[in-house]
Amino acid sequence: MYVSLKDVAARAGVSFQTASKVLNGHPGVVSERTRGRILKAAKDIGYVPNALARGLVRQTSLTVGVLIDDVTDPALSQFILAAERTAAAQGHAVLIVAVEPGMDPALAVRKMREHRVGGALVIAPSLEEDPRLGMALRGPLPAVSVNHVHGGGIPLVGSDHGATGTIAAEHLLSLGHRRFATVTGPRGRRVVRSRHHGFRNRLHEAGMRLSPRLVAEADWTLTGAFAAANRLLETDPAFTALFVHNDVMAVGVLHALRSHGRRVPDDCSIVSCDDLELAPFLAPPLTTVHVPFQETGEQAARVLLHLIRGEPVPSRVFLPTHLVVRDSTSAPRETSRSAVPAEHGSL
Amino acid sequence: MYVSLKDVAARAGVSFQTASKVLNGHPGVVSERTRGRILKAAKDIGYVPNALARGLVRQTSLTVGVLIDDVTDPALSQFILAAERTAAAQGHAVLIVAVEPGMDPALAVRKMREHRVGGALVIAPSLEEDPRLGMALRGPLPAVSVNHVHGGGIPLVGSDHGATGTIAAEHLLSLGHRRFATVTGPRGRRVVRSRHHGFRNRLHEAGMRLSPRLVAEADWTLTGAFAAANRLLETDPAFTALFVHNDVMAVGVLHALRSHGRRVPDDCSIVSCDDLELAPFLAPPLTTVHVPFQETGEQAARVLLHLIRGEPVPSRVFLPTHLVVRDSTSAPRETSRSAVPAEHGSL
DNA sequence: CTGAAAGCGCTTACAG
DNA sequence: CTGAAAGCGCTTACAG
Repeated sequence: MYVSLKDVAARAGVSFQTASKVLNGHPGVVSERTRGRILKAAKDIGYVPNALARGLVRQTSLTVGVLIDDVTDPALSQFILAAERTAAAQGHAVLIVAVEPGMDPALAVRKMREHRVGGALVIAPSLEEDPRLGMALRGPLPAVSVNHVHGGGIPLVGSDHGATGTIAAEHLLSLGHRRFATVTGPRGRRVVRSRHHGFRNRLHEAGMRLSPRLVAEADWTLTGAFAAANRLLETDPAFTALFVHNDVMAVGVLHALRSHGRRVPDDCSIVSCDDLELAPFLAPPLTTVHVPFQETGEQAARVLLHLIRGEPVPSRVFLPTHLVVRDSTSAPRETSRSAVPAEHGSL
Repeated sequence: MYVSLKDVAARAGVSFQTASKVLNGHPGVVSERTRGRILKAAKDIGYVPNALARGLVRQTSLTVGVLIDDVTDPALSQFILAAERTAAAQGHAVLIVAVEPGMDPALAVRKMREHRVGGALVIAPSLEEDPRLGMALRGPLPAVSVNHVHGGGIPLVGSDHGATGTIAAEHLLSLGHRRFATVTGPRGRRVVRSRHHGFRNRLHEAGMRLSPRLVAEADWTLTGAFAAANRLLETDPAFTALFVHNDVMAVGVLHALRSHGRRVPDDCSIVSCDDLELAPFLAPPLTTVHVPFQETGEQAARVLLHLIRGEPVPSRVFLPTHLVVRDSTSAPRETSRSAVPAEHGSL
């Protein structure tokens, strides 16, 4: 099925070692004439170098591994896109291994090591607190992650989630809101805690309180967010502003509010995080904090490639997020006629 | 960084060939005692077999390639998920190579061949009509595709797009609609032509016409669909039923209708295709034809694995689609009080 | 400018 | 039950 270097060498009338050199582009090893002969022979018989053999002798496979959580997550898939692009641009292939819920991540790492990937890019927020991942990674395999990895030691390329929460709070505050609620991701996650702290702290600074009863935990899913929003609505529907931890959940939350006859933003404003492609097309178009997934994926891949080459890399890089104002937020109805204008003007 | 078979053999006091055999689970090659020693030695020194070396001698890398178009597409990412799962369950790693717009797909195929993947799963609807893909694939590499590949010869695992269009038409007809419009994907695509023909033909059978002026072509994107729907609305807003070629575009179309003050389904019904996770959470929850992406991906991977083993495989398998009725369709307002009830009853 | 040797880490017959 | 040989397809010094 595949022809070898020996075949092209035979056809060109040189030794296979010489053929290897010219095919690898080593300059000045042969005369232009033989060079041409070799190249032509390779092309004629359809020579495709064997990366396995090359990797074996070079002790590296020109491959990076991507260890991923959930390929279908719209945010995570953007990381993959950017990472593949970046790796490919530097001649690396990407080996993708998904870690299913409940599966030991050490198995995934082992699989990558068997294939002698040069390094691993970790895109697995759900494994943040799993000590097995960090243990499997540290030492044996150069790795960089776009989320926290338990136990440390793995360079992180991500965004400042605390700031994201602060930005959301800031926006809502500036509109004059005073009664807040939030639908968060799973409490165990760093992202969630950071976003939540950023949000809550900013409210506190402004002298506002976020009642614990108005903090509803969800699990990143549409269904979970829908249920969480319903709980909020039944607990205490007086809130006028809602911070949701990502756009997908915001879709579920929007649906819940609609079901309860609450209009957005008239009855309730919503800010979320991510800024997925569909955010501007929702009803209403969503105000959200933009998270630069593709840039992050690209940076992470670059850092990994540096690490693989043994170059020094930063232990963490944070890319900035920023607010994108659309139609899901406005001044609260009651306050917009009294307290707010002044407060607004004083900012 | 990695220890070799020789290292574990030395530690266990056997030859490395013997170690190889027991580590590969060959039964009855050694006594239980030495077997235990070898296994323990391997574990103690952290032996990780070298898949490169193994692949070199076995002439196959236990790897399948996934050639993909757009990783971030919510439909395509489901194919990846299922394919990875299926391949992994059979011990195969997945090498993913994205083909960027404008890039020669032959390069992607070549890259897979260099890495000696056992076969390729093609998930690249945008390359349907590109003759270079089929040419690069045919012959050298076992492959199966979830979309048509120009020139034939590649087993196809997909769904019946014609039937999908028919199902949509059938549903709209049964509700009593008589004025139809459609927002399609790019006309060049097979899926698009099949869905369109299925839709239009069913309408014709029912004695209805689909005016060419009410066929708006879009490009699968939110923005494109939004623009297409706007064109329709400006051309001839009298239609009461709209068939949209996928859910993502339906989000854009919904947004356009909303902008024009047309309510769904009161003023206009919408059916689309795919049944993505968010379909039930849109405003209104979307009636759509369910396409079994994950099952398709799984089947496709299975067929590929068979092909790799040299077993016989079907040249095409089609998985059925089915309608999921939600709130974006209803009887048209005018007709619901006159012609329709009778017609409805007669179906 | 070209060739021959050694070796990467394995597996698979083949001997004993 | 265990070992030694041959070879997979390359690259990288080293000679000439």
